[in-house]
Amino acid sequence: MTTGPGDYADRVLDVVDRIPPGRVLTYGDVAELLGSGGPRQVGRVMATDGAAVAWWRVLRADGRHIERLQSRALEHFRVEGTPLLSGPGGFRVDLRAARWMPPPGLLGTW
DNA sequence: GTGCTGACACAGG
DNA sequence: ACCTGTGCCAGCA
Repeated sequence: MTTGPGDYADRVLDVVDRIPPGRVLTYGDVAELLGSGGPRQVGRVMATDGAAVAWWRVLRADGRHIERLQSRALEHFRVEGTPLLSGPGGFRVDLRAARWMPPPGLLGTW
């Protein structure tokens, strides 16, 4: 089928949309889930269209966002009860506990 | 066409 | 925990 340029962004947003509250994925996870593109591509999509979805549920591999978004993400995490770890630079998401394991077969529908 | 930039990841020091 | 360099790929000037 026609794989238009806009499809990638749509698929990224679609995945992000499925992340349950209190759970998270890294940019790399999303890219691997899609089977195409890479962390930077996912990041680019989020920077452009992230406002339309729960952007805070997609974070860097170290469990943090870029400094500019940290404070805003924290509010969401507190509300959703996302597992957090306190650290020197502030906080970071406990990826070991919060990383979302997508149910097998979920991607088969595409 | 060329080069810089970016909501990244990973290895080194 | 910090900073730096390298690999990655797409968008933009």
